[in-house]
Amino acid sequence: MKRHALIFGVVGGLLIAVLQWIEYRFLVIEHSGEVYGALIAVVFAGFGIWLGTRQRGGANQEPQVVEEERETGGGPGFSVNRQQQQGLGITARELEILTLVARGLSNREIGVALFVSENTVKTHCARVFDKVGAVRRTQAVQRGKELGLLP
Amino acid sequence: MKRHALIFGVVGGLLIAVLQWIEYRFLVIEHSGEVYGALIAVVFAGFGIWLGTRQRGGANQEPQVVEEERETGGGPGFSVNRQQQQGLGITARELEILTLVARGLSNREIGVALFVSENTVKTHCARVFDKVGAVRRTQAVQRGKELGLLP
DNA sequence: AAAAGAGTCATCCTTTCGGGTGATTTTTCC
DNA sequence: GGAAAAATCACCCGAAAGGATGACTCTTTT
Repeated sequence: MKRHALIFGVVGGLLIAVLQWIEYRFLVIEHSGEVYGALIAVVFAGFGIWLGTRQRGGANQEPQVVEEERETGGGPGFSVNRQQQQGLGITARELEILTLVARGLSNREIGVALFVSENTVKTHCARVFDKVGAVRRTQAVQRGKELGLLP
Repeated sequence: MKRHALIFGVVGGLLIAVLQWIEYRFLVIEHSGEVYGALIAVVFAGFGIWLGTRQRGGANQEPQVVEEERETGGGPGFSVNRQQQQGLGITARELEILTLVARGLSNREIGVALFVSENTVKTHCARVFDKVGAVRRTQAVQRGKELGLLP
């Protein structure tokens, strides 16, 4: 995490330099308000990056595509069996793909939903299929349920 | 690393320029600094989030919306929703095939298990897929669970 | 600096699936 | 007995899925 601080500092310094350069070139006359706004912008941009980067995704684009599916009742909450997941070496991205496979989406649809190519989806599928010991996607879904990876 | 800073700086500078151009065009009359700063903050927070998620190649959100469903192995406590089945005109044989599809068997394996040809399995599949409104077997499984036809 | 892990994307090739169509044989029910 | 429903099987064709492999980028770790 020291690396994050370092990068943050470097980026921030460069940004401030750029901003000051811009200010000296064009804005120094009569516009102290913009400098203030720019500083706010920098702070919030950093905050946004921190938000977007931490934990591999707090806010992003695809939830509406995924969440738009109908919700089957309001049963008890499901939580992934993290022991199983880590024991099998299944990454978060692979589990994400497996979840969409279980919802009946095709590889192409998953790619559209997650903004990646169909080939990437196929790669993730192949890996997670191998990890759960399946040779078909329906089998992978069944195995995922048995292993507590899917609701 | 440094390329990021460079891109960030350039893009940020361009954005600031655009914002200021917009201000020159439309906002110069009402110089309410707080609103202006807040707008910049929101825009740049979104920009930062976009940047953050770009590098990470998306994110994984664990969908917490799940269906109520526990016994995954067809354990005790599940009974087929006969109303749904009859309402959709699904025959017993078709439901049988659908059950094996949900277990992850291929058409060939199902044929072997039920002592019929693969072509017959495909015919049953096509019919039941049409009846539950699915175009893929994984989708049919999901629909079957939603409709109370599968555990 | 090097290595490892994760994610992304691509190509080639084979198998499986799914749609459409047509047909024959049971089974069920009036 | 005959109609209707269900089950069975076959063929063709296009699309989807899956396996194998290689490569590139970014991040974290060593």
